[in-house]
Amino acid sequence: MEEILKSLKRGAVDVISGEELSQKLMRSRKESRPLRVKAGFDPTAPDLHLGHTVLIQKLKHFQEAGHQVVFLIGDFTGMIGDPTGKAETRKVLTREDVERNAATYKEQIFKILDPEKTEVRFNSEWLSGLTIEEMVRIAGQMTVARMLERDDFRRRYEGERPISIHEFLYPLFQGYDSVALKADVELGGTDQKFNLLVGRDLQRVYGQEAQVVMTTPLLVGLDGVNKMSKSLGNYVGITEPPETIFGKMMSISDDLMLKYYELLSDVTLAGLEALRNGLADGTRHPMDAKVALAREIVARFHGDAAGREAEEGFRRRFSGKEFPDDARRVPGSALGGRIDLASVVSAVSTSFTSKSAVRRLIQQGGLEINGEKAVDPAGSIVPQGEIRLKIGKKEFIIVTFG
RNA sequence: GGAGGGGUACCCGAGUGGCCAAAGGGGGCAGACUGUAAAUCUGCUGGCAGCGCCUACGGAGGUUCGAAUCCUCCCCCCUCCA
Repeated sequence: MEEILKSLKRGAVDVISGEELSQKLMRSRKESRPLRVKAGFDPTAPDLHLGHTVLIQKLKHFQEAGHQVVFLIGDFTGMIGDPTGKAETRKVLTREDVERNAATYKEQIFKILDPEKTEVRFNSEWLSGLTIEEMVRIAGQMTVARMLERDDFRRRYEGERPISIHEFLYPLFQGYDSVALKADVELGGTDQKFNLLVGRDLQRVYGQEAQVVMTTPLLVGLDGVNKMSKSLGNYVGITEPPETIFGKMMSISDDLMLKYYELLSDVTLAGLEALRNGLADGTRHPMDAKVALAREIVARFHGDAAGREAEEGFRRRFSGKEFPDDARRVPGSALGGRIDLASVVSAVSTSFTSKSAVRRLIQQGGLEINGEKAVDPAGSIVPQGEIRLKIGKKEFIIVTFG
């Protein structure tokens, strides 16, 4: 029992309250009635990245402990969109959009969760039918002052930045979802804490036992600074190719690696502890640990074989410093007759797209031609046979003539 | 309806007539080193026919030898008062 509780709390930021959670767990066991564990998702972004999976991983922990996971898709608000029309990301979704996104969601989350033990619900089921009277009644449970307790509301209010009225309604709706689902536990990111707590309040109003609230941290992105997000480009998408995922995982810092282990990996708490100690006393090599993590993550979304292959490919390319044989081949005819390095490389490369950038690269010693470092920014190639270009650290391209 | 604040490069954010292709930070890229695309240190980070030219500080004009900086109009964002 202690063990289960500990593993459920793993990596969590808040558990409100731990006491209530133990009680619920005990009662659940006594009555052999699984807890209903809810987590809500935005229907607009079915492109999940690792940041999202922190929460899903947590759902899995509950699922493994025998509880009922409710995957809630917030389609109601999604179909309203952003009434202010400011955020393009909150464009109005149609029923079809929602269904398509839901299908994508399922496909992605079931790489982690057990479909048999997951209840997928939509909040339009109950919110669409809500009468104005009922809505006003719900709204009456909340004061403006209470709303302003929410961090971002408070900051914006004090910073004299706008808050639209409807933004006050969304926490209420989300809370009402818990009422409708009779949730025992609700999970969410730390940014959701306030909304989750509203759920507790509303449940009490409706005569239910308040749900336990558990928040998971926002995953820091690959840059080690910002939260992981697609728009910042510091993410690992779960549908990305194995090599890409592997490479990205290998690019994180050692500190981040430990965080990722805690939040994303399936290693047990004991295993995590052993890893920490091993790294600290030098018996465990950080790079090996990182490779293992990268392989695990790739395997989760692409299977074990893909994990192994990605690792081998990575070793060949970066540890062996070999010119990969699967390098992209570009026919010389694509160069339009130009043979000066700046033009050739900028035409062929995906990351160095201007001639100035290529000249810079050459000045910095970042371009190799057939294994030789190029030194002259104004140099050119001899257009015959195969020319192997190593552009920066990551791009390998073979230009072929004849 | 009235008053005021603001829109700067990938992002945040300085800059209020020339020394500004624009401080600083973040991110990105490269080099050295290594354990990897880690850490650290260093350098670079608008484009182009490269000591010069072009484009750029919300948009359009104007003042000036010279404007991101001053003026006019416009667009957008925000706050306060009513």
